[in-house]
Amino acid sequence: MTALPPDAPEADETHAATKAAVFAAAERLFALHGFQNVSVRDITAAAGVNLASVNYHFGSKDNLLFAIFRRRTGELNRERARMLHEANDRHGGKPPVREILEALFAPPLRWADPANDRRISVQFIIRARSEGTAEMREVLQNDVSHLARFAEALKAARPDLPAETVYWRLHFCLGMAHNNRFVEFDRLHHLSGGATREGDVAALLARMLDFAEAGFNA
Amino acid sequence: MTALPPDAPEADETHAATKAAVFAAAERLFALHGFQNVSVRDITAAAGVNLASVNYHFGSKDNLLFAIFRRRTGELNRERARMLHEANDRHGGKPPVREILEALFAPPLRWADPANDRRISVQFIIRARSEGTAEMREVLQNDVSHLARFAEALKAARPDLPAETVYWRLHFCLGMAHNNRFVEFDRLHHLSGGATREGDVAALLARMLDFAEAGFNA
DNA sequence: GTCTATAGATGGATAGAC
DNA sequence: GTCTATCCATCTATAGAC
Repeated sequence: MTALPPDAPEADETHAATKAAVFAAAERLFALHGFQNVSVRDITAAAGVNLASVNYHFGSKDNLLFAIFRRRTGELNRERARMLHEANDRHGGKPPVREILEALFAPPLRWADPANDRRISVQFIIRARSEGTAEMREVLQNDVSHLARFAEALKAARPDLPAETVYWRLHFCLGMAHNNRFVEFDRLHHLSGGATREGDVAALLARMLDFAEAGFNA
Repeated sequence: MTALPPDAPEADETHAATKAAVFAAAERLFALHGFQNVSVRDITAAAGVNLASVNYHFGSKDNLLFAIFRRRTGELNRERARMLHEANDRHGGKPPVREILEALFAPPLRWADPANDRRISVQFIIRARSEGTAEMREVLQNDVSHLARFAEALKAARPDLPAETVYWRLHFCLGMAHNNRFVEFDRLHHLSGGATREGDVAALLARMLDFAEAGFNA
C-alpha cells in the first residue's frame, strides 16, 4: 500500500493508528493548554510517536488543528440538528422555545459529562472559538447555516417578537453555552464555597433551560 | 533622575511617554490578535519605540501583559462596585435584581461603545480571561471577592431561591457578558442579515437586562 | 533612557536513512 | 510509514555603546 497523502480522507485509516494517536493527543493538549502553548514536540511526545508524524499525517500543525476543529464541530452541529429535527417532528414543525433551546444546549452538555470521553472535545471547541486560526474563524463566520435553523425555529415559536430581538436572545443563549469551560466551573465552585456541582450535567441543563426559557419569554 | 526600575509604581510616569506608548500598543494588539500571536517586536514597532523598551519598562513580555490585565480589571471591578454601591444606597441596602445586574453589565458595555476609547480594553479583558497566563488565571481564581458582593446582593434580592441557584444564574449572566466580543458581534450581524446593530450599547444593555432579569426571576 | 547587536532558546518543518 | 538529525526562522531577553 502506498503512503497516505496528508490530505487523505479520514475514512481511510488502514495504517493510521499513529494518526489517531496524534489526533487524540493534540485535541487533549490544545483543549487543556491552548493552541499556541502546545508545540508539535509536546503532541508527539504525549502520543508516543515520532516528531515527524504530525507533518506526515496532517501536513502542518495548523492543518492538524483545523482537522480536529472540523470533525468536532461537524459532529456537534449534526447532533444539534438531529435534536432540533426531532423536536420539529414532535410538535408538527412548531416546537416550543424550551425544546429548541434544549437542542442547542444538550449536546455539548452531554459531551461534557465526566463519564463521557468526549468531555475534552467540548473544551477544545470552546477554546477554538476564541483562539482559532484565521482559517477557522472564517469557517465560523461563514457557516451560520447551522445557527440559522435555530433562529428560524425560534422566530416561528415567538412570531410576536421582532426578529432582531430573537437574534439577540439567541446570542445570549450562545454566550451561556460557551461559558461552560473547566476554568469557569472551577471559579464558580470557588465562589460558591463548593455549592455548585458541575458533574451533574442533567441538573445543569435544567438550570440553563429554566433561565434561558424565561429570558426568551420576557 | 535615575532610571525607572521595571516595577516602579505606575504613578511615577515622569519620563514614561515610551512606557505609555508600549502599554497602549500592547493592549490593542493583544486584544485584536491574542497574546501568543503578538511578539515584542510587533509591540515596539507599533508603538514606534525600540525593541528593548518592553523589557526595560516592564521587565518581560509576561509582566507587560499582567500589568495591563491588572490595571484594566481593577478599573472595571471598581466601576462595577461603585454602581452596586449606588444601587444599594438607592434601595436601603436591598436593590432589586435588575439594578444589581445593571451594575454588572453596564460598565463593560459603556467601555465597548464605539465612541469610547476604552473599547479595546473590554476586548483585552475578555481575551485575557481565556488566554491568560497561569499567573493571571490564579488571580482570577482567587479574586472572587468582587463577584462575591454581587452574589450576596442577588441572594438578598431573592432570599426565596436556593443559594446554589443564585450562583448558577450569576454564572449564566457572566457568560452573557463575556460573549460580547467583536467576533461574536460580527457573526451575529452576519446571521441576522444585518438586523443587529452592536453600536447602540444602551439598547443592548436593555436587551441583556430584559433577558437576564426574566431568567433570574424564573 | 534609548538604541543596536546579539546571545540563547525554542519551534515548525523537512531531508534522507531504514 | 517511521524515525533521527538537522535546517532555518522566530522569539525573548540582555549586554553594552551612546
